Amino acid sequence: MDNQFESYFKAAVSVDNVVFGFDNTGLKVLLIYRGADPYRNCWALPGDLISLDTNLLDSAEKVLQDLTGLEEIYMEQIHTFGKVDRHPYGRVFTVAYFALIKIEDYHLHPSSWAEEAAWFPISEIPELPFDHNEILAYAKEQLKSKIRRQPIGFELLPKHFTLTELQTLYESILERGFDVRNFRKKILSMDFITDTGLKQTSVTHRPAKLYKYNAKRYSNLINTGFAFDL
Amino acid sequence: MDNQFESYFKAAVSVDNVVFGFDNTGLKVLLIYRGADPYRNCWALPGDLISLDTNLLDSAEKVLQDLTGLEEIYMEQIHTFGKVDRHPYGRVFTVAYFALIKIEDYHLHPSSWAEEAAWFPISEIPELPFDHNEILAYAKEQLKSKIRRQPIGFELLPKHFTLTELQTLYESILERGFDVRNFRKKILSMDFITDTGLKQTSVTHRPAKLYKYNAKRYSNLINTGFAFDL
DNA sequence: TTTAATTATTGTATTTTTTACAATATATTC
DNA sequence: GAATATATTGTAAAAAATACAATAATTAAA
Repeated sequence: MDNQFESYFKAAVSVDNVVFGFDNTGLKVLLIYRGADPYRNCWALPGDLISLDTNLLDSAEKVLQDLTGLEEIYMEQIHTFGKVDRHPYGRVFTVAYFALIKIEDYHLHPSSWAEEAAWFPISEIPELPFDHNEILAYAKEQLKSKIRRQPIGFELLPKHFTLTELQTLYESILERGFDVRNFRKKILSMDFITDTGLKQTSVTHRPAKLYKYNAKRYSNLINTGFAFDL
Repeated sequence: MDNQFESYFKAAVSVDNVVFGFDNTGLKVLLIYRGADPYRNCWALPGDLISLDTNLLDSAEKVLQDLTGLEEIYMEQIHTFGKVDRHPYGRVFTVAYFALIKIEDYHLHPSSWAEEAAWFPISEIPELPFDHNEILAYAKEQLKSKIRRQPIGFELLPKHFTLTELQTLYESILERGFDVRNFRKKILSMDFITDTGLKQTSVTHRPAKLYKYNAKRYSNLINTGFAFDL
């Protein structure tokens, strides 16, 4: 072990997760109500300082699992924020992740460091502590560009979904409309969304067919040089 | 200041830069020959531990400026690597950046921590210390996906370049060929590459026209909803 | 000065993809 | 069975991508 290393500047490192959910009212973000300093008693992104014996991604997953109780959540690192004064207690680098979850699978477990957790519509995000508003903006952009090129939208939908739900999802995230016919043609022409044979129930109008995402078919396509692009 | 914070786990943080260059023989990466432990006397990505009083991006720029003497280099954060055992001396998170430079503008200044710096063809990268091979692979993928959607290729070319050079650049990075006629048609149909009126000199055959990238026109286009995609 | 060698430049027809646009079908509720 | 509500589908036109090869401009050599 090198002497110089021991005496070198050290900083705390945290992860902050931007957790997206989706229901028929639109895109949502999960915020927690902080029960500890700094910024006690305000809404913030779920995040925590991490310990030295845990890999980075494992730490991010742990923070999220503590909060939600869910496993196998789609997560992706988006950016590391490291301005000198971003944390009032000292130098803290934070690695931001975004996560996509099926909002209805979902029972929140507000964890030790949070008094409460709640879904906020993406258009009604309050002022957040630290640089969390900046992180969220970054995550939104990332989601927007990612969802056009990778089939990650399905992580936000129930296992069985209607094409209308899928279209609404894309429209919410991309903030644009699609022509119904052209959207369906394009989606179905990619071979990885399959008809389950099932239909919606308990709707007061013509029930829609239910589809599911077929990951195996998608990876087959990828191997043939196919590129998803919506 | 919070007591708990002071006693919290702290780690060192470094930046590692993947510096790409390009000349008529292809895509290159800048490596330094380490003059200090750990991994003294081997080729590695230029990187360094960072100090607590410098913003993250500023640190990355500083590492690169020390090495190259250049300013206003195109840099972009790509990923943070944080496996527990990635550094032999203790927990070190490293934030990786990629940088694009005009290889010929360029006189290397091997800096304090390096005995030497040299360009390596992308296909002849030796085994590197730490997780640097993984970082480089990640950077290559990032460059590949970025260059298709943003006009960053010009950062690698001289101010005045021929269309053949531009095509070779794209072909090297994307690892595929383009039809000469179709490539030129597409590039010129986007309005941001303009003829300088100049021609190549000192070539032993028909000299090619020299073009330049027009950033102003590009940003005008972007504002009209145009999306670059090659 | 002609010829050879080398690279630069350009156009057209075909195929594929994207876009624009509205009528009909299927379910429930009253 | 009529009203209401959403789901589903096709076609023509425009735009973009692709496939393909002949001619032009320069230097070097004969």
